[in-house]
Amino acid sequence: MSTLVVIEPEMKQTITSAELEIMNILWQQAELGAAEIIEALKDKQSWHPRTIKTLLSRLVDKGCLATKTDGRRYLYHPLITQKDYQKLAAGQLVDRLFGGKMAPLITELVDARGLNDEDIEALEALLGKQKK
Amino acid sequence: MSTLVVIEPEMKQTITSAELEIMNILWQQAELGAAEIIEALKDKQSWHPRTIKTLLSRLVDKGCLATKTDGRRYLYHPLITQKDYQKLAAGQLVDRLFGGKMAPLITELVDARGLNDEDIEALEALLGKQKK
DNA sequence: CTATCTTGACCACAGATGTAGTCATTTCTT
DNA sequence: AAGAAATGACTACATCTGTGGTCAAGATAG
Repeated sequence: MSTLVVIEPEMKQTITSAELEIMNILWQQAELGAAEIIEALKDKQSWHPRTIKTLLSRLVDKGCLATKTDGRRYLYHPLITQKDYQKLAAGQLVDRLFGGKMAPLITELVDARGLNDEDIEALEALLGKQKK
Repeated sequence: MSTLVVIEPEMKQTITSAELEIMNILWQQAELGAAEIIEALKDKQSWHPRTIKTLLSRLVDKGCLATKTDGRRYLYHPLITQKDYQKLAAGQLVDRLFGGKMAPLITELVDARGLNDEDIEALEALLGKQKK
């Protein structure tokens, strides 16, 4: 007799704002080595390469990234999709700052930044689908 | 000759998630003493009263709250409006997680939580105003 | 008036986060 | 082959955050 234990790839810890920069790179293109990630961040951030290595390790520890061996280096890829994390973070914002209501969020955001054509189209599409 | 220096009441530091609970109380009703804030958080959080005192002090240090003396206690009130902080936080979310675009945020949020009647009304109002 | 309670001031401490340094191993260059 | 360069593993350390303790001074109850 044996028991099958399914280990869920779960995301307990939060992604910090520095770590998020790295996730953004890997969400755009997965399967990158550390050197490539360092290169990709060269313009955006003035981080020491070691700093980026540390952040990569922490993301792996946290279960946000996984590695695949490629010769004597690692290739990193996300274990969480960008959409899932976006949903989670947006939901937390709504709950903690807007009392769980979306309308005020959208209103404040539009107030602060306005709507461009793309936004208007997306909103109309949403409303249309909902109304159907 | 003298120079007039205007000190801007500025908000540099971030409000942490624990601190935010307190800000939410004071945004709802300002001019509360520590004891009242502790009472107001009784149900929501299981924080030790000292913990709340510490958070209050930190918020004052950070320039998010100010105090007014009332006998031998303080009355606290926000130095940042809820709307301003909502705009700031929502803007940061959009920039850091959604590449600065609002449409995906709204789309993901609706995907995760749906729209209720109030949301639909608010969105239609926004679109109407925009189109005008 | 004295013991207690309340309130703000200051201190403590572990874990998270930003930001890197050191080491050992492997690989490349000359 | 021997030194240099790259790479992952482990270590370091100041600050921030969550969580709460200690203390002194004034208010309050007997």
